This record gives sequence, C-alpha cells and structure tokens, in this order.
Amino acid sequence: MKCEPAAYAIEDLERDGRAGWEGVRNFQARNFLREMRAGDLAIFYASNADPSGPSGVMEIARDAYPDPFATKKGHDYFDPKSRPENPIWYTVDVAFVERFQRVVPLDELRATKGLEEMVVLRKGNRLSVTPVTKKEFEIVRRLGRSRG
DNA sequence: GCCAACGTTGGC
DNA sequence: GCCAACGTTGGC
Repeated sequence: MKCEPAAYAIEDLERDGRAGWEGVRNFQARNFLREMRAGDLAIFYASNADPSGPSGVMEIARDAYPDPFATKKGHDYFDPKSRPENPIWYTVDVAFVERFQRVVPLDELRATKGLEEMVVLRKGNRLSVTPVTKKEFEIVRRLGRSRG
C-alpha cells in the first residue's frame, strides 16, 4: 500500500498506532482494497521518496468499509458519483506493526530472487494498492529487517 | 523538472 | 465505441 511520506509515513503510523487509509480513487486499487479483512498484513510502501520502497508492516485493523470522505461535500476526497446508499469507494483502517531498519530500494527488490512477479515492481505500475503473495511478503520483510 | 505510462473525460 | 486531449502517478 503506497503513500507519499510527505503526506503520511511509517513514522507517523508508529506514532499514531492506527490510521484510516482513505482517498483511494482508482477502481483497480479499490478492488484490491475491498477484499481486505481485519487481521491481514500489508506492506507500507513509501512512494515518491528517497529512496522509494517498502518501509514497514501494518495490519488491517478493520474489514474494508465505504470511504466516508467520498460523500463528504467539500472534502478533497469527495466524489459526487458516490452515494451513501450505493458507495463507490472503500477504505480500511490500518494498525502499526513494525518499522523496517531501512527503506528497501527498488533496485535491490528487482535484484532479489522470488520477487520477479511482484506486482508493484512491474513496469508502468501506478496502482496505490497491489496484491502481495505470502512468499513475497516474507522476502520483503526479511530485507527490511536487515541493514542491507 | 522530466517523462513514461497510465486512467479519465468528452466530442463525435 | 473510438480516440484525442488532458490529468495524475511516480521513478529517476
């Protein structure tokens, strides 16, 4: 799950403990988000960062639910096409689990065996939410826990 | 700041 | 339904 550190970083989540992941406004990302259930684990990916890459682990703290900001007129995330009785956009709550020793750089991920198919590494990928296999998750977490 | 790779919008 | 124009994302 991507977020720009300038907006919200793993350090912020570590401080807050829990946060809402609202504002996803892309249908494909929405579909992945909507499948999430409490207890699932996710990787916090720092995008547009120096370097960009996985920065920690979080746990989904609540099953996916309609994004409340989508129906809040005047809000940045407001979407007039979304109605309370027929919501278009979904969100989840996330809880802090761990902060990596470092942000794992993309070139290192690309050079790591077992991550060849990882969706977030695919060329041209711009989705802010992408699926991760259990194996990929374990590999990324191991890299994040190492000092590189 | 540049630019590739998208997704969205709207005219037709 | 096509497609050009436009806006956004995000690595570099």
